[in-house]
This record gives sequence, C-alpha cells and structure tokens, in this order.
Amino acid sequence: MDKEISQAVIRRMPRYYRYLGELIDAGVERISSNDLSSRMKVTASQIRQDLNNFGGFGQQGYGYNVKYLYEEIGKILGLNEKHNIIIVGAGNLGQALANYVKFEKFGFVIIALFDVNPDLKGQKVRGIEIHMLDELDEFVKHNKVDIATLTMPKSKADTIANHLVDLGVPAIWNFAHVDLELVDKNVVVENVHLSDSLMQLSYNIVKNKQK
Amino acid sequence: MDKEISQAVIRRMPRYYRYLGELIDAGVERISSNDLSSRMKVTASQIRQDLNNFGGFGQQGYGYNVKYLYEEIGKILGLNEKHNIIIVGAGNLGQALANYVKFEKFGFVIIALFDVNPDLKGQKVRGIEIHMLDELDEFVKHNKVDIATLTMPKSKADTIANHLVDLGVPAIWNFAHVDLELVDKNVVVENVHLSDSLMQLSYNIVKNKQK
DNA sequence: TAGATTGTTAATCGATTAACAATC
DNA sequence: TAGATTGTTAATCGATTAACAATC
Repeated sequence: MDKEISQAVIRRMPRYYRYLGELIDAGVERISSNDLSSRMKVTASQIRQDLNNFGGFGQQGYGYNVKYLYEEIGKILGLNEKHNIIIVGAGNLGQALANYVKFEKFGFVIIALFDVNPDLKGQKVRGIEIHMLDELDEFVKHNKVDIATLTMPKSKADTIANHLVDLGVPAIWNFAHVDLELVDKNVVVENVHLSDSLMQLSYNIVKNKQK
Repeated sequence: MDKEISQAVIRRMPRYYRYLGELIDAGVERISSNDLSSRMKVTASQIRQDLNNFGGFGQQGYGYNVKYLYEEIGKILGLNEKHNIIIVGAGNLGQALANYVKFEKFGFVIIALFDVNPDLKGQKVRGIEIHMLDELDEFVKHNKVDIATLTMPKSKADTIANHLVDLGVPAIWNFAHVDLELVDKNVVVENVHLSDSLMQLSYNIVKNKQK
C-alpha cells in the first residue's frame, strides 16, 4: 500500500507541469532543482521532495531531463488518458467553458452540454450540441463520461450531482456555490468557488491597505 | 503589529460565511462551534481557533449569534465595502463573469469590460459597456477601480497586468494561465487556474480508480 | 577523478487537534 | 447555582526546509 500523497503536493504538480512545458518550448533540455526553484520561487528542497513522492526522475550530477519529467508528471496527473466531459448547465459559464479549446491540449474533451431551457435545444457551442436535461440518462448510458461539470444554479446542483453519480459518473467539477452532499458515494469532486476566490482577494486588499 | 494570519485560515472564511448565510435563511439564531462543526465537517476546535484569530465573537455557555458572526466575517472579508471591478478580455469567460449577478450581493460590482476586438466596441453585457483597450488608461484615471479581472490570452496578461498596477489598480483577479511577474509592486493577486483545477481532478480520478 | 546534484534522512516550522480553565 | 460552551494553552501531527551521503 502506497503512502497517501497530500493534496498540498497535488496542487503543486500542475504548476511544475506548466513550467516544464514552457522550458520545452524554450528549448531547454535539462534543469536542476536549484535552477527550477529560482524560476518558480519555491525551494529546491520542496521540488525534490515533491517529485520523489512519485519516483526518482532525476540523476545525480545532472539534474532532470525536462522532456522526460514533463511526460512523467503528465502521466501522474492522468493527462495521458483522454477524459470526456459533459457540462450540465449551458448558461454563460457553461458555454464559456465549452469554448475553451485549451483543455483539449491536456486530453479533456467536452462532448456535450445539457440544459433545461428549451430555447437552447439543438444549439451548438463550438460544434458541441446542447441537449435537454431529460436526455441526460440516455446519453450517460451510451457514452463514456469521465467528468460532469456543474454550472447550473446551486439549488439544483445537489440533486443532479447525486443523480449523475448514481448513473456511474466518477468525477464532478463543481462550479455551483454549494458543498455537494454525496454521502457514501464513490466519487471525486473538485470545487471551483469563484465567489470564495473573490472574497479571499477582497480580504487581502483590505489587509494590504492597512500596511 | 498584528500577527500574520495564514492563508489557510483565509481560505476557510468564505465557507464559514456561506454556512452562516444559510443558517440565517433557515431562521437559526445561535449556533455552537460543535453544531457548526458537524454541519461543515471540520473540527469545532478549528472553528474556534480560526475565529479567534480575528476576535472573540462568541459567548461562553451560549455559542455564537449567527447574524452577528455573519456580519463580522463579512467585515473581515471586506464585504462591507463596495468593490468596483473591470474585466479585461471580453471573450467568453469575461462575458460569462460579467453576467454573474451574484457577485453584486457581496459588494462586487462590474463596471466595465475591455477588449481589443473592434466588433465588440460599444456592445453591452447585462448593461455593462465593452470598451476598447486603448480607452483603459482614461477609464482607470476617471473611475475607482478596485479589482482588474484578467480574462485575456496568457501571452498578453503579464504586460497588461503590469500596466494596470502602474495605473494604480490595487488588485488583480487572474484567470490567465500564467504566474504574473509583478516584481516589487504593491499589488494583491488571486489566481484562478481552471486547467490546474481540472488536472487535480484528473489526478484524483486516477488515484480513486486504483483503490 | 572531481564536481555537481540528486534522493533521502533529520531538523524545524507551522497548522491542527485536544484539553481545560474561564465565564456566561 | 449548574450546565454549556467559549477562548486559549498545550500536545500532536504534518508539511517544509536543511543537510548530507550516495552517485552520476
């Protein structure tokens, strides 16, 4: 049994991945933890500790091969596999997310949107069809859905989330401003609470003024 | 000099605020840390420690007055003051954020959008005008701008961010997928990296499958 | 071989939890 | 007054940093 890797480490992995991607684009072949640490403004020690949670990717006296490390982190983050995403709630935010081409670069493909608004029926966003919510069950049964994105009003989020999980959807990307109650269900949830983010910013503005 | 309050605490404050708001709506007048802890699934000890960073809001033998605590946390988060927001980048995400009415409930008011696309000139999103980027300087000089939201492509984010800070904008809400380089500048930054969020979710999906 | 840099153990620091005296 | 519950100190736990032996 592997020791559990803390979410603090996981949160840093996409950032390593991003910097390594930039280094590849810049034509850099190898990098030391010390060099990377000064670019990223974290300690070299933390970089080495973080990476060694997953294995020894470096070489003494040499450092890390940028391309190799990039690919390994990609695998750790599951980016070597394609993830099909549906978006439930085709309002402004849902459609904005559907328009984000960049996610596909990392293997995240949006395959459908759902909404209750009949005006949207059959419309397409970047070629992706908006379905009616009552078609959801059929769709999930006949398509591989890896992630369901929740961009509907919070009053409906909990019911739909539970329904999706019961249909077998293994992961939820939740933009609704509630804590989903998915008791005893085997599902992975990632919350994006934009209001919370704004409030944190607001706190830091007040604090910064006081200095 | 106050002791510095950790960002770990700050990240939890909006969640307390949200639960207290729901308790008010539910007509609950007072609550103990123990009661709140079982609802929120954190320890009562943590709740009391967190709150006591800012002051003693409770009363022995009674607990916390919900409405009072809600208001006090609101003040801590700076929600008693109005914050004017501009959105730089009026693409899908920028417009989606402009359409979010809910932010106003917390005092965050979006007063303008900016873009380089001439097709958008003069258009309005929920009554909020889209300006051309070359009008930015004049606008910032003549209007109180508390927060600039960056929803433009990452290649432009750094330059515009630096420019905004030089114009006197004290805070940046950054949706561009880069770490802004604002060396030696007195500015507060809050990042929302949606790709990173998806990657964390992806990692947890892989991990969850292995169990 | 000598120099560089990792992987990993040990030390430190900070955050969380437990315990309980203070007090409403 | 007795019971409840906070505010706060002390104990524990976990995460970060420092140090260095291993090794390329």
